[in-house]
Amino acid sequence: MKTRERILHKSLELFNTLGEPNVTTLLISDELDISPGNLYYHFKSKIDILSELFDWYEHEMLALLDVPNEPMDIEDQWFFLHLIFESIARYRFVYQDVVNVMERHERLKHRFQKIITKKKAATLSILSSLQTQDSLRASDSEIEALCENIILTATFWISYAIVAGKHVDESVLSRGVYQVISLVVPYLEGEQRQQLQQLKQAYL
Amino acid sequence: MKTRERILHKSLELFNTLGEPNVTTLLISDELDISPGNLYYHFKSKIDILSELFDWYEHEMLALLDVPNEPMDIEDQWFFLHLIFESIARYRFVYQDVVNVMERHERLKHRFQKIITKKKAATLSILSSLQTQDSLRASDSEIEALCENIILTATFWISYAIVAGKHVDESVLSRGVYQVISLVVPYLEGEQRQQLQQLKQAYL
DNA sequence: GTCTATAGGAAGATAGAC
DNA sequence: GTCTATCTTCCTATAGAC
Repeated sequence: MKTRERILHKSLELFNTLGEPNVTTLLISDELDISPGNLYYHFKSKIDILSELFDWYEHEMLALLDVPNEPMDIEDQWFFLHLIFESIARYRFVYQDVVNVMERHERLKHRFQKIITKKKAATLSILSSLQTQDSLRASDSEIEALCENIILTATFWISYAIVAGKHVDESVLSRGVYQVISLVVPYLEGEQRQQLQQLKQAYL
Repeated sequence: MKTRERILHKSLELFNTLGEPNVTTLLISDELDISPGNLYYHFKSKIDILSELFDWYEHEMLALLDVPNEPMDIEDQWFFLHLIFESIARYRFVYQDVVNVMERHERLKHRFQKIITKKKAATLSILSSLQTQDSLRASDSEIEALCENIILTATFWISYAIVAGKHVDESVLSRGVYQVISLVVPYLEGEQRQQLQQLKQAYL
């Protein structure tokens, strides 16, 4: 792996573990056994590293959100949700210090907001398709509130787990999926509801 | 107001607006037109200021959470929820940078976790009382998941709003109450459900 | 209690040799 | 590409005069 790549990977790891604001360029270079000067040969500033890692995250997330145009069956939908959670965990430095990071970098904030908007649209599209299939019963205002709560839970689940003192692992992600499913279940009808209740257990 | 008090109030204001990690002791003293030396006469470190403001928050929140031992009627319960949101907004510096702040100060983290635990207990007690009144229909595992989602939404609603680019005002808080109510409504039965649906509108 | 001055120490970033 | 050395800036915190 080239040095430039190594810097990015190590930075991602450190940002995720310590939080971006607590990671210095010196720490990054120390961990890689390279000099600070070398780091600055590859990146002209710390923001450049942050920004490129955000590119990775953005790219991955947008690719994920672009797929669900064709109707998925219900199992696929929850698998899709799991992929979202994994992506969030992989780039959790974005979420851990959202307010701080976004407040300090207006451009990232704008891009993050666009992602949130896309997520909302994707969620709405899934819920609407369930609604027209008559498997989900909810008014428009209920769906809107549900959407918002789903995004909120997906966005902050990992922060919540960290503050609660949990180590971010597969079980924490599964529990996040479980929590989101729990939001939807009470609106589901008959067979779909049973199906999702069962699926939910797999995530507990 | 004595200087010591002024420092605390101004710090609270700055922490809330800029985020605690972005507020320097020099900024605080500048804003108050006092010297940095004077600030350090009153507080031996920045953490001392943070810690004392956390005391305020903790005191207010625990007082709020201690009340609901006698059964409240449903309107009071949502008023209680509104008070919680107001308290969170008043001390939003705690929530904006939760992970960061708590990770840097183990003791605060521990105290914060205790508050979360208390909140969960209070929520559970309210939901259980609704359950025994037969106005709420949900299994134990559903109630547990609901509890968790309520705390999560209450904890991160304001962060979510800030990242979405909203100015934290009364309407944002009301919308938070609305979102939490939305979590509970689908589990309610008959009259209670109607009543809460109506109450919900007041928060939109 | 309050000030000025300054120590002491990060952190981000650059210069210039190899 | 990589290193060492260093600059600058900013921040916490202290010393000592008033």
